[in-house]
Amino acid sequence: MAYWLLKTEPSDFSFDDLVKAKRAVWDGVANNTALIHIRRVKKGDLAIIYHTGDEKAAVGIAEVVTDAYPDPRAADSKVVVFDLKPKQRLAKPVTLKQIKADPLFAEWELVRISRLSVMPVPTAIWKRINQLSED
DNA sequence: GCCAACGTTGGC
DNA sequence: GCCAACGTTGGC
Repeated sequence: MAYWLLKTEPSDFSFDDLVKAKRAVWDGVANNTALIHIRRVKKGDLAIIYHTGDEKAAVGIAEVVTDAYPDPRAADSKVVVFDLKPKQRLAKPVTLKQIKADPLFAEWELVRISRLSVMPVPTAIWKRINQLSED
């Protein structure tokens, strides 16, 4: 079981939208590095949903409900997607500011590669984010 | 195959 | 609104 972080622009698709929809296909990713990560996504994995733009904060946890599969709506077979459902909202959002302030996160892609929209989350980072959301 | 020009993302 | 950090495209 692996952990992921998924970025989304909330005015486009937010964690609330996922809660309302109850289930969604995570599509629209074109970046090759992000697609390489998506290919490793498995049913049962958990994902942090992170809002970009004005919010810049982790807001909720989602559960992956399918393995990665080729996007049936994409012409390019390299494009892969997966389905997920909402699991829980974080008690409090964890902001990018908080993440940048903590040295534990310094080497993480979220801080180092701002454009990357899908990335793995090491267990230590997963735990710390959950901790920060409860403080 | 290289690289300049351009486009995109996301933070500031 | 700007810019850094990429990725992509197209000419050579």
